[in-house]
Amino acid sequence: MSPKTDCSPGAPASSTGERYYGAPAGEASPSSLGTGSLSASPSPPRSRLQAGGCPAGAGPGRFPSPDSRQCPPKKQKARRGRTKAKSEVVLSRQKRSRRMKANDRERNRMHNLNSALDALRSVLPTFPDDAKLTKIETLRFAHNYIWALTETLRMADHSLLGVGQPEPGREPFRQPVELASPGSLSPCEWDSLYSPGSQAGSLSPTDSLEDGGAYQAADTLACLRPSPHAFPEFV
DNA sequence: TAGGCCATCTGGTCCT
DNA sequence: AGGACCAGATGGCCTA
Repeated sequence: MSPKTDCSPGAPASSTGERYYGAPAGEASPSSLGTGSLSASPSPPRSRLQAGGCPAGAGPGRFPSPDSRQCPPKKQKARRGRTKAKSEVVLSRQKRSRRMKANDRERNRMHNLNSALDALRSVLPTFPDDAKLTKIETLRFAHNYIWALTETLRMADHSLLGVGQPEPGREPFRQPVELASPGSLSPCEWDSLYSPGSQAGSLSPTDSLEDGGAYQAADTLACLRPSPHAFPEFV
């Protein structure tokens, strides 16, 4: 909607009690959604939508509204309104139609975002029986995981080239550390990598670089395991 | 039951 | 003008 096309004169109703649930999840076009999970989320307020009959956009509008399934086009009653009133109805329908389209796009956009998040989850080292990472956990974990891998590469390069010449201010490279495997876990500093709570204050792994030395990366990789509290048991 | 997480709707803003 | 992006609001579900 254009910022200028403010519907504020009539808006208060919609902004308070009359939220419009014109395109509830379950009614979104299945083809675009691809998942049936959405239909599982009930949206009770939907009933409000029908309070005054079908939404304006559900009629014979330009777009095949999902609501049209619930709301077959009504018979055209003889319009007795003025021409102006008719144009208001048309405008209202157009507005609602645009809103529904925008809702659909927004839904798809969020689905794409979630798909990307799932893809990210799939490449992060977790255990099959792990609880699914939340969005924020996934992002933080990925951030720290990338940092840890980067540090490992850096140290590996350093060990090949520097041969015992630690950078000023850096601890000498100790030993290569394999990416944590399901058996090599120690419940050490995973929290600092993974736990959202522990990340609340500092999201930057480089903080630990500055004051902790590079070998922390090795420990970090060795600790790329879920925290005990989040993942009670590792094998 | 409170709190966390999530999906969705919605209006505003920016961009093409 | 229309689409993308964003943030706020709302309500449902789940768990401690």
